[in-house]
Amino acid sequence: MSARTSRGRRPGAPDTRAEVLAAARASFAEKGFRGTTIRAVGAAAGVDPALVHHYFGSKDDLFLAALEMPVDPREVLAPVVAQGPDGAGERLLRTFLSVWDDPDMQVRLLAVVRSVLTDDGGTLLKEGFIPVVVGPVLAQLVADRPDVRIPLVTSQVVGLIVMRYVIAFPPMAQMPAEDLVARVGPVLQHYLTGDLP
Amino acid sequence: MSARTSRGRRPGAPDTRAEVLAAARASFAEKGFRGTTIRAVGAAAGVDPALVHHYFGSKDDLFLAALEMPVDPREVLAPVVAQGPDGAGERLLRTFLSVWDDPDMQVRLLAVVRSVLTDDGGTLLKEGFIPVVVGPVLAQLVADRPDVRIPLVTSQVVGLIVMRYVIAFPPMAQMPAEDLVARVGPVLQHYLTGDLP
DNA sequence: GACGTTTTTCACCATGTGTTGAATTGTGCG
DNA sequence: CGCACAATTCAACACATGGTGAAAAACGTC
Repeated sequence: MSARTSRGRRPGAPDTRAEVLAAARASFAEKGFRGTTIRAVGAAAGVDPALVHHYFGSKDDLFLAALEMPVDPREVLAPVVAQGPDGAGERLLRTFLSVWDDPDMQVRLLAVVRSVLTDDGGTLLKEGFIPVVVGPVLAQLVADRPDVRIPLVTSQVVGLIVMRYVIAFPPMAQMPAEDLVARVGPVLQHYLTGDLP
Repeated sequence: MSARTSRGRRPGAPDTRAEVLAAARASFAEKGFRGTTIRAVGAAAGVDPALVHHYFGSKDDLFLAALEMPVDPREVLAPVVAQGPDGAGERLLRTFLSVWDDPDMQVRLLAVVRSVLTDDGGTLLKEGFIPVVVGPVLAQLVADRPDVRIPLVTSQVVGLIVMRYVIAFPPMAQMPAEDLVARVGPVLQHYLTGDLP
C-alpha cells in the first residue's frame, strides 16, 4: 500500500473506527490479550496507535469492545434442552458447531478462549463460566451423577474447540460439521445418558 | 524471608542454580513463555535477574533447560502399541495419565502446553508434534481411516489435558485416574476401532 | 467564507523487558 | 597466605509497551 503521512483528518468518510475494531478482534483471536499490542493493532489498521486510544480508551476497554455481542449460551441452548435428553448429544454438538463455525462469532470466541487459556483467566472459567453457565444447562440433560457426566461432556467439547479452532489442526478443522456431529454426537450422548462405571 | 543484600558469593554451598531452575519451571507452567519474566524468576528464587542469565543464557535457553528430560512419547507408548488394538483405549489412557499425574513431569508438560497454546506455537503442534510424533504411534492402533480416527482420539485426549491440568477444573482434576480410564477409555477405543460414520 | 467539531498524527513520558559488563565476595587449591 | 575461579549483585543500555496532550487537516453548519 501507500505510505500515509499527512497529519490531520483523511478525505472521504472512511469508517476507520470499524477497521481498528476488526484489526483488534483479529489480533486478540490470534495472539490473546497479552500477545496483542496497541501498536500492532494500529499498524494492522493503517493508523497511528494513538487513534486506537482515542476511539476506545484503554487496552482493557478495547478488549471489551472487541468482545461485544457475545453469545448467551443459555439462550442458544434452550431449544436443545427443550427437546429432552433423546438425541441431545447430536443436537448439542450441532448448535454448538453452528455458532463456532460462524466467522464473526469465531473471532470473538477465539479471543476470549485464547486469553482465558493464556492469561490465567483459568479461574474465570473454572469458577465462573463452567459451573454457572454451562453446568445448569447440561444439568437438565443429564441422566444422573452430574458431577461425573458434566466434566466428561465438557472435556470432549473443549478438546474439539482446541483442535478445531485454537490450533486449527487441519484434519479436524476441515471436517464437515455434520460428520463431526455424526461421529462425536453419540459419544456426548453416551456421556450424558449412557452407562458409566 | 530476610532481605539479602551483600554483594558477592554467598556462604555455604547452596544449590542456587537448581532453585532458579525450579522457579523457572513453576513460572513457565503457570504463566507460559511470554507471561514469564526473567526478573520474576529471579525474584522467586531470591536472586538477582542477572544470575539467571549467568547460569542459563538467554530466556530461550532457560526455557529449554526447564523442559529438560521431556518424555519421548514413542518410547512411553511402545508397550501400549505392542499389545495390539484390543483394549488399547484403556491402556493408552492409563499410561498417559500416569505420566501427566507425576508432579515432576506435570510442570514440564504444562509449561510446554501453556506456551504452545499461548504463544502461537500452534504451528509447532499442528505441523510438528501431532503429525510427526503422535500420528505414527496412533496409526499403529487404528483400524482404518487414520485421518478421521486420529483427530478424534486427539481431541478427546486434549480436552482431558485442558480440563484436568491446564484449567484444573475440580471435578475433573480430582477424579481418580482409574475412574477416568474406565469412563473415557471405552470412548477412545471406539474412536480407534469402533464403527464410525 | 468563518468557525466549531471530529478525525488523525506527532512528540513524548513512565514503565517493564531482555541483556551485558564490571565490580564484589566467598571457596578451594598450591 | 596468596591466587585463580566461581558465585553473586549493581548499574546501565536499548528497546517495546501503554498512555497522554497538543497540533494539523478535513468536515459540517451557519
